[in-house]
Amino acid sequence: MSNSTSSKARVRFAPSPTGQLHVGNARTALVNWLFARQQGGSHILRIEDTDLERSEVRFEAQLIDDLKWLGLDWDEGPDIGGPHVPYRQSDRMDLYRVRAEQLIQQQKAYYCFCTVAELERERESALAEHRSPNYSGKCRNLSGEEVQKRRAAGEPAAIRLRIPERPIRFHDIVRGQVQFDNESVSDLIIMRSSGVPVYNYVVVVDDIEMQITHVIRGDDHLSNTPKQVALYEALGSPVPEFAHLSTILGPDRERLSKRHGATSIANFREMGVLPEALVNYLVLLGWAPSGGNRETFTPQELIKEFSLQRVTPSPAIFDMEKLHWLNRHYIKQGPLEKIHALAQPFFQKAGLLPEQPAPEVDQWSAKLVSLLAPYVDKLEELPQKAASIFRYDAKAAVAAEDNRETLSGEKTRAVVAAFCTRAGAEASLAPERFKAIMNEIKAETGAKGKDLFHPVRVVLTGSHSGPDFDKVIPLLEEGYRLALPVHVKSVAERIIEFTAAF
RNA sequence: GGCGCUAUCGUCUAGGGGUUAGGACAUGAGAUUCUCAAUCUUAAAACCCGGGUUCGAUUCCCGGUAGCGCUACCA
Repeated sequence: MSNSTSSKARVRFAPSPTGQLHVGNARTALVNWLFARQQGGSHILRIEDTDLERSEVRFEAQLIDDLKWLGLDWDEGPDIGGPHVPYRQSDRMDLYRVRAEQLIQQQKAYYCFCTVAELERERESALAEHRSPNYSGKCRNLSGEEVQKRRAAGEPAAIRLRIPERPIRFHDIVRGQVQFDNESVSDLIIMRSSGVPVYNYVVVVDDIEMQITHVIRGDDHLSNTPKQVALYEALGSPVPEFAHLSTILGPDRERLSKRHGATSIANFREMGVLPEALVNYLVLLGWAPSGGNRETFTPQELIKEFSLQRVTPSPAIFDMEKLHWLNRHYIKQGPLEKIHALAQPFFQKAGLLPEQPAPEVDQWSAKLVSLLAPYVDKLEELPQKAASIFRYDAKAAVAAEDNRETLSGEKTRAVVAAFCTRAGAEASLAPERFKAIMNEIKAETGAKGKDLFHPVRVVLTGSHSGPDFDKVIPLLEEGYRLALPVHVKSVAERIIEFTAAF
């Protein structure tokens, strides 16, 4: 629309390095990224570490790893620099101080000598009298001389912003026009008496300085926004567009947190959730394409089709089942080499595959993965799914409650005996030979369907259900010949073991 | 307590002054000449409540209720 280069969208993701990257923040980052990429604008990563107590460097590194894992990138940030360095707030303290002093000189802000204890008392009595706990304004109109004198005497002072005596309104892309009466926004502290600036202030200073055009963040900041709007005005800068994304809730409708289980990006990665599944799921929380009848999107498609205007303002409950469904979708759809590579570590961790697999082992495990992967919600379930391959135990199979019905069938003994003599005679059972044997047994014993196949399945895999025989049998016979950390028993070995146990 | 935000199937959502209120996950049923959480088909399932505007409201307005958020010298 505008032809000036300064109108290019500039957005930022500004996390605090106080813990692991959470799905809520990840969605905020994703939406910022999508918006920037779609607008041909810039995406900026800024680290908000003004809370020195809780911020840790290692969290910053992890944050960056998690964002990259999700497939997001940025054009300016602490790791890559940019025209507005530094991108870490703890390195920008001088700027905040200078700007605060300017505000004092312009009388848009003032020194406040009230002590924390004093303010706390005021707040409590206001609450007790059902008044809103606003700042009394005690230091609002101190004379210049008095301020001079008290400061010279070394009395600690915070700096407060003067909030105008009128309603504050602003526009929000997902909520429309929002208005706050000024009574609900009292003069806020922008610099602590310790000289450390406060979040609501530094955000605005940085967003102005970094020329942010669209502030996209969680709606827990919505009530902070009037304060920030007042700050923009005091600082003499245009107010950006806002977009407040709704909260992600747990199944109990409470804000999603650790106690709801896995909620950090690292958790999902460790469970074997694919980043494209997580990205796809997160974007669907609060957004749907026009028509609303499409669910799966690649990042490229999202860049094209995502629309901030279509984001819903209502909070959404995080649904693990739907994430699993999307994960299965991407597991089934992904190229086998890729899924195999991602799955391998899970088998290695379980001690089922070697750390340095030989080429023939690699080939075999690729088959294993392609057989099992469509049946898992997350890659971490794979070793468990492979139990019938690696952990065959005839005694346990015979004793299993699950198999009782199958093994106590009228024709079971005859079927098992016929199968074991025939298949046991094969050096290596080929799928075609298997089919022929089954037909022979069918004719000989009269068993068919479940009565025929289930007992054989128990003999071979220890369970009455599982993947196709065509695929399982070659996997067993080939696995048997490989040097694996856990020996894969051949068909013949299984038959011998089963015969002894049954 | 005050202020703000939100409200369509169990869940994520589409839609919109007159519709058979659409899709997806989950659930039930059926199919896949063995099973299976995979696949296909199919069924059941929703407009928070009350008032107003209107010929007509789930849709627009107001109120209520509920949920969530903010209310710090936290971010």
